[in-house]
Amino acid sequence: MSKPLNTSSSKRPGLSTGNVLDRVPLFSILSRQNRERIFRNLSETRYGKKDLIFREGEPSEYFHIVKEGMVKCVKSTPDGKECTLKMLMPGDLFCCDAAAFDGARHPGTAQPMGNVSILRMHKSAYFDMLKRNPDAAIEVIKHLANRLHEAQEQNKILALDRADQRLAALLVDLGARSGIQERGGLRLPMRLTRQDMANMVGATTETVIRILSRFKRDHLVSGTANRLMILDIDRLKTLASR
Amino acid sequence: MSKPLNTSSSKRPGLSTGNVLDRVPLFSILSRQNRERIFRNLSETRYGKKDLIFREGEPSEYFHIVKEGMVKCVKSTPDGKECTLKMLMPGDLFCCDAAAFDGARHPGTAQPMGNVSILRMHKSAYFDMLKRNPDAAIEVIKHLANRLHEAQEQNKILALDRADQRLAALLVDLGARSGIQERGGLRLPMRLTRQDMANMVGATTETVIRILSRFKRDHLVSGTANRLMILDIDRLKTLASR
DNA sequence: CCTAAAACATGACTTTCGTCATGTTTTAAT
DNA sequence: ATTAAAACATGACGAAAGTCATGTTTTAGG
Repeated sequence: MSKPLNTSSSKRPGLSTGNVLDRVPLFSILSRQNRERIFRNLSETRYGKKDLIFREGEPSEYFHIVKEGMVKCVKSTPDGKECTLKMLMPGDLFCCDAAAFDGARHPGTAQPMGNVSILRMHKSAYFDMLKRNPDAAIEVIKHLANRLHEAQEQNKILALDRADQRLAALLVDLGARSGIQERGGLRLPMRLTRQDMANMVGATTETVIRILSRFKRDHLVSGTANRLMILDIDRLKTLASR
Repeated sequence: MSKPLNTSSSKRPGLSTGNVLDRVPLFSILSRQNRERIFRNLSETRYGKKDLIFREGEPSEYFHIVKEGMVKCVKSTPDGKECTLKMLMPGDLFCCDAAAFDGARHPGTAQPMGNVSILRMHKSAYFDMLKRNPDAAIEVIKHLANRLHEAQEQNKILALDRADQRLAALLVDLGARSGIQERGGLRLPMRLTRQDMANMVGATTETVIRILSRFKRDHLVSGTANRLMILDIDRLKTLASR
């Protein structure tokens, strides 16, 4: 729906980049000098909310890391329905999978959830690194295996659970991955509309609104979009039940 | 539900094993002598329909290849509902993902769909091979990336499509992966009950029965369990729409 | 601060799908 | 061949969730 304004700018990442990269599992196992070489192959790009980092179906040329902000990975149908596969946070890798194929296409569209900064490495440099560092390849295998587990778990949830259970599972997961403990609850630090949640749990916006109204009434959550708070994560876990 | 009778027998695979293994993408790139060494590290086990190859949650010690027959990978809930993640066919790898972790647990239960023969390699030998062969590691990355794409596609289908569309997509996929062209249609060569299909599309058996009755009436498919035939794959594709 | 757009909310109604009950057909084992 | 179990089939009914309409609140930009 949103046009790709692409008001993005590109530059070399400064030395200060290191702090984020050290948290990337793939790089943390490399030797100091290998790391230096890798970092020189990274370019940094900033995107705004309306930009798209790449679109589903486009050829996959780079391997990406989120430096700042959050990114969502989305699949959509011809008739405009959307399904959000995952929200990526700082330090998360993405597209190291598709990049492994010659001529592979992006399986989804990468869309910033606000202002973001993305580090990219070209496919060839990425391949080169994997061949030189068997340990790095094993890190990538672990990463992909984790992603696969997540996707399989989500499959099970979508196949077997009711909408309220799926939403509860989402809130529990987001809380665990990114929640900030505050007086009165666990706050989700990103802007997250009912529509966003609906796309993540395979339901309509109205259904999510109704369920969240119930959750609010039952003191499981409070707040909206910018300030969503999880009040009772234990009862949410019970509802999601796994 | 079914008890693990485990009437399985174990033996060394003969040289005749080679033909199946050559079709395994992971091995096809190895040098002749590397392959010989790998093959010596494989053990073959046969299982019957009632056996389980491994259970969800068990520690993952081996990496597996289907030699003969078909295997399904299943997740289940405490209350007995099941969700089939994938059907594996001869030449398919499984659990090369979980095996990559120390102490990782199986994400699902592996259940034979009849008499099957499975080749296994111990985690340590598998790791060793990956470290010695960067190209093999890249093959595994490609394999996992493919599995991830499949799981993400399935996610989208489960999140956005109706039961009849999900079933149509399943039939199209199975037809493409294993269908045998015969006079009058594309035959699916495995025994596949309505219950099996229900577990693969996230629906109940009754729903699948009703939808298949409609598909039969509309001449899209014919036959049952043992002899399921796809009569009009194009209309099924249109219905599944992607 | 003001205003338009986006997000949130709720009701009424419909469709889809699950559940339960019951009966028939097919399959597989003795 | 017989027979018990599994698979297939169909109807009736209700619960879950989608759709559409309408109105309120919140948010973001000028």
